[in-house]
Amino acid sequence: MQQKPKRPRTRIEDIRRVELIDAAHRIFLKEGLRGLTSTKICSEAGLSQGILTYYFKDKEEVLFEMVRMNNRILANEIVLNLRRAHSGWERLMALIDGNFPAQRFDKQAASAWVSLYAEASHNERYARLLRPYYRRLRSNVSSILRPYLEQDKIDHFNLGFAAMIDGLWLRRGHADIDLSLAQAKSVLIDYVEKALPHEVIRLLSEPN
Amino acid sequence: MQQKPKRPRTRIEDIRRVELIDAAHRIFLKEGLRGLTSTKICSEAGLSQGILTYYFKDKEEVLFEMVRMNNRILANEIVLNLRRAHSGWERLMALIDGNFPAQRFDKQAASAWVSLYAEASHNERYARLLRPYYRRLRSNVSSILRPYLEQDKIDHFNLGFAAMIDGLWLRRGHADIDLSLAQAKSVLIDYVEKALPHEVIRLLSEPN
DNA sequence: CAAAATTTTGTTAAAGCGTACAAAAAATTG
DNA sequence: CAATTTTTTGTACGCTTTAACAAAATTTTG
Repeated sequence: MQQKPKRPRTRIEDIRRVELIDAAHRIFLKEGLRGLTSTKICSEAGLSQGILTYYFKDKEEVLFEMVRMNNRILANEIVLNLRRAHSGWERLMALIDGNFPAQRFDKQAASAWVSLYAEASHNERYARLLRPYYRRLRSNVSSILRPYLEQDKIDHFNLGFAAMIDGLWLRRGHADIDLSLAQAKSVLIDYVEKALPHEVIRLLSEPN
Repeated sequence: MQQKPKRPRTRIEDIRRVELIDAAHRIFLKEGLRGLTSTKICSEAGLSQGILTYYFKDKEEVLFEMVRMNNRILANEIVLNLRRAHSGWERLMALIDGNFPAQRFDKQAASAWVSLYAEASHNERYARLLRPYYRRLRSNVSSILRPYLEQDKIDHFNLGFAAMIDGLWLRRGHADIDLSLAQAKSVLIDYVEKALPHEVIRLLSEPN
């Protein structure tokens, strides 16, 4: 297992890598995973095509870094929102907000991410990439509900909660419906309110 | 607009078309939309590769016929289930059963169909293919609930219902979770029971 | 300005679709 | 029923896209 000899990163190298990752992100949003080709990434970045494999091992490395970058941003936003929350209920709402970022819940983004999810079910490497996101979601929900519910009830709730989030994103990607952010959130909040026992909701609402 | 001159279908032609569609279906389930190539379809069918465009316009026609075939089968099953039902509630359960066919709710099928849905959000021709399915679902739900709920409440319910179905299928396609048919249905039934007002459920349960 | 880093250009190889054509089989006709 | 035509089946090839790499050119740096 020969590792690539790592020299210290130059400023230019860091700049180019970010430029390429950003370009990849724009192409990805516009054309989905299938439309993401090396040539397009490079020309979107205003660089010539061969440059990609100078700074990255291959196209997948660019894509993977892009996904990781997005996961990081999302996770940070959620952490911030969670910090601001003063009750379990507010923390749940923070999770919902985090999973439906106002600036990014549009048809393009939804289509693009669904295309990645689709690939992940046929390709373990892609699946691994998405796992941190799901793990974090589950662990966040669990830690909020643990004081009030047994673990198997939490798991059941979690399944429905995660499925609903995914399903709403999937529906958002479809052209014939026009699903607004408000609608999506309202459906999800509705679900949370009704899926959790009243007693739990009452307890969650108390500030702490 | 020159139409293709249509000769009468020979027996052989019908046989080959079905063979190719079936082969395409097997490949599709195994490898998803991305893995579905003309060459694989033909060799899976035990025929040589050029034959595909002799019996079909192109690869997409095979795929589209495959999807239509599936839609037909699904729709027929649902109609049968609906006929057997004796109350609104049973009709709702029939819809759920129809959308989670025991023989077909597996990881392979889920992954494959999600890959088609992903493509549909970037390609209008694919999107059109899926529309009948959604229309039918919505119209079925509406006709069951119309006597008891205003249209906008029905639409709201419908959105969550459809999203939950899609979401559960999407989660089924992921390797790290092992979502059983029973679990999926239980989450969905739970949702229905809680999202609809008690009064409506009571009325739905009355035989008619 | 020489060495190193960066970028561009061009090439190669693989995959995949669709078409052109060849071969075989079946049907038709004199 | 033999010759001819038509239909059916199968193969081969060309075109395009794309990723990856190599080599050459340019720019930067010490």
